[in-house]
Amino acid sequence: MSTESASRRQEDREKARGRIIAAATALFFRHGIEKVTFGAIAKKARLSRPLVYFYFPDKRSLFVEACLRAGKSLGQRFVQAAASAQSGLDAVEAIGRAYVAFHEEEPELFFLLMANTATDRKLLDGDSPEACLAQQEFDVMGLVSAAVKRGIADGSIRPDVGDPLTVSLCLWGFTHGLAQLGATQRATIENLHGTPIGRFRDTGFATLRRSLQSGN
Amino acid sequence: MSTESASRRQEDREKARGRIIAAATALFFRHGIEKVTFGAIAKKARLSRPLVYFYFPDKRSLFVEACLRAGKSLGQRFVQAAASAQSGLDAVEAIGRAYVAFHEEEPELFFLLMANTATDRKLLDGDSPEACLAQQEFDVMGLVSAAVKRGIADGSIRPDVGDPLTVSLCLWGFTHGLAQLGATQRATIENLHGTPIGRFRDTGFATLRRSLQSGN
DNA sequence: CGAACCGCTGACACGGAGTCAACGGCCGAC
DNA sequence: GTCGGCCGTTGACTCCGTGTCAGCGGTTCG
Repeated sequence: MSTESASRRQEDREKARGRIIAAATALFFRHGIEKVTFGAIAKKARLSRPLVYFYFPDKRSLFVEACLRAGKSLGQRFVQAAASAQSGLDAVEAIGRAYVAFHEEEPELFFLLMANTATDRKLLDGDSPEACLAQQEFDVMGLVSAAVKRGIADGSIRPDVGDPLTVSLCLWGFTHGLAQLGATQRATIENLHGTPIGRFRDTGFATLRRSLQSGN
Repeated sequence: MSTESASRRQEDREKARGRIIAAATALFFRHGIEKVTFGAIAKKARLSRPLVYFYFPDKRSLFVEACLRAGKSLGQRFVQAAASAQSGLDAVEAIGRAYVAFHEEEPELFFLLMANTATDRKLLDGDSPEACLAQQEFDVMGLVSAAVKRGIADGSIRPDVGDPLTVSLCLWGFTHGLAQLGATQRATIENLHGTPIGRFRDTGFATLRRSLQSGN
């Protein structure tokens, strides 16, 4: 049947895409994005090099696709974290902690998102994968923003923090900076400054929590 | 005289190095670091390509050298900012504001330091330029740490923030994240989220200040 | 069984990275 | 004044990764 073979081909295609993305993700993490060649990706995915070009026209699109998968995983963690928290403030911190857990449990995916955030975002035209990525981040921000609103409503977060969405963006920036510094400058922080990375992170979270919580 | 001609040669060398770094800095900022070729740098600096290789064996060392110059400029701004503040807390905020001013007044240099912080720091062997860069960052952290200590001493910063050096590292991470997000995701933040970049930054600083200040 | 289709690949052109022998101008010596 | 040596400089080369395309072989449908 034509439909059956067609669907199986579709399936094989998806499987191949998955193999390529998995191979690229591992190599990006190990060697750094710009060092990885299409030849190496093809070899690890056990495909010929031109075939990789067939699925992904350039490294950027491959990277974006990998980021989308990573973002999906992170988004699920955020939803779970926010759902299991008692108060809005706890939800915000739980999301932050989920970010750190993501870093430790899926370092390869974390690395992708970290690199993506550090990349200049030009203009988002239409519904390209790039635009989907921005949309995905927007959705994630929505989760944080909802947690902040919830905190203001239940009294765990002081009402004068500012616009919840703007605060969420700031928290994203703060947590991102904390995570990126912890990831890229870990050697410097631990050796030169003598601060264990755990203490660094805990101090960071405590500082942020203090800036949000109501009362004194 | 041999000494005179030798010193003039030294001077010419330094001038050539400066020309190369200036050209590379401008191109890095305009096109992104990995897109810039040695040929383009040579052309802009009006030197032959092999000559650029003579001064800088690879792009990394050229980048590090440029970062060192940028770090020097930023360090001077920090010293001035801290000196002109009334209290320790004000000094901390002034340093943060100086970071933003640096971003706006010397975007090319800011871009370099941003890219550097996002880069994985492996191991620092001996007194290579890389190690100097780490040392320079360490010195800058010393300034922030001193400001925090000063704030605790004069009562403007709550004493229970934690170890001043660790707090400084966190503040570095926070500010870095805020700045990086503002720089790379400006289009997304302003268009998709509808938050002006100024409000984003002001909210960020207000949040950080609240987490440090003593009393209520 | 033949034709059309499609996934796949070997092989090519192109361009940037990095290297080196050789050239030319400057300086110090005789 | 001129000769030898030094050093900054460069044209030209190799190597390697990118991106492309014609063509091969297996599968499907008439």
